[in-house]
Amino acid sequence: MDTSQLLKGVLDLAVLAVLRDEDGYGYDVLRRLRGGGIEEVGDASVYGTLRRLYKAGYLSSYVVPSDEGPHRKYYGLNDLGRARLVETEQAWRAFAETLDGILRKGKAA
Amino acid sequence: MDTSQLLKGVLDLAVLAVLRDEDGYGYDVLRRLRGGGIEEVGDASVYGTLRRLYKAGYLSSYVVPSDEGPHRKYYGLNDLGRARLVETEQAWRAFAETLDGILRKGKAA
DNA sequence: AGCACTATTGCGCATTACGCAGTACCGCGC
DNA sequence: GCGCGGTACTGCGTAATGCGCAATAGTGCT
Repeated sequence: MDTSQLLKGVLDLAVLAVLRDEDGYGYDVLRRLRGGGIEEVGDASVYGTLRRLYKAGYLSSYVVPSDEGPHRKYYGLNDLGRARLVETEQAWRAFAETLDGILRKGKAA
Repeated sequence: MDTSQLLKGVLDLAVLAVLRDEDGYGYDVLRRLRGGGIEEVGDASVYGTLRRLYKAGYLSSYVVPSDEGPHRKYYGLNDLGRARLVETEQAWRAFAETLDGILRKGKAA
């Protein structure tokens, strides 16, 4: 049940996806992912991914002070990020289909 | 296009799947995977995965001398391996569906 | 004051796929 | 018979990435 290994290489995609329609800060992205069904994701993984994607130039970032707690570092998709999202999503779908083909092969035997 | 990261945690599943109907040796498993569409997989990854799965108790193994080359180390699924295959496949499908849900969310907006 | 929740950062670790070198065995052409 | 390409496996070191845990810090409740 090591879901963590399935996440590898896909967390980027998931994070980009939940930021597609609205900017979000780390803790919020974490909640969106968990709310979306990826319950097991660790907080450090999300923060790490956000920093990595930002460093890679896919995200813009700005800090907003909050009334109800510490400051929040918001992230949002820029053009590169949107292109990356499309690209990664396609790669994912193609790969999923390939694997599905392998899984089905001979299953009727 | 870093497909290698998508492979993480899924190569186990793919290897178990191609061994489902027939035992195979490393080099052969490699060809089955590539033939199945995972072209980019490295040989060392496959050999490593086979060893890992064997060590974990999912595979049985026997060596067969070959007329046309070096000996071949065959691997086959045992009961634990078959159970693992079912389990991993379910985990994969569930996860793929979850991710799909996240990708679709808000896409109509 | 202490605790829980929100929010972020950093460190070190485990897993795992990969490249590359090395070993070895075969058959073919020269 | 010697090298060469294809078959077949092993081992080593590396890179990517998700995770646990500790630390920091602000807010509000008791």
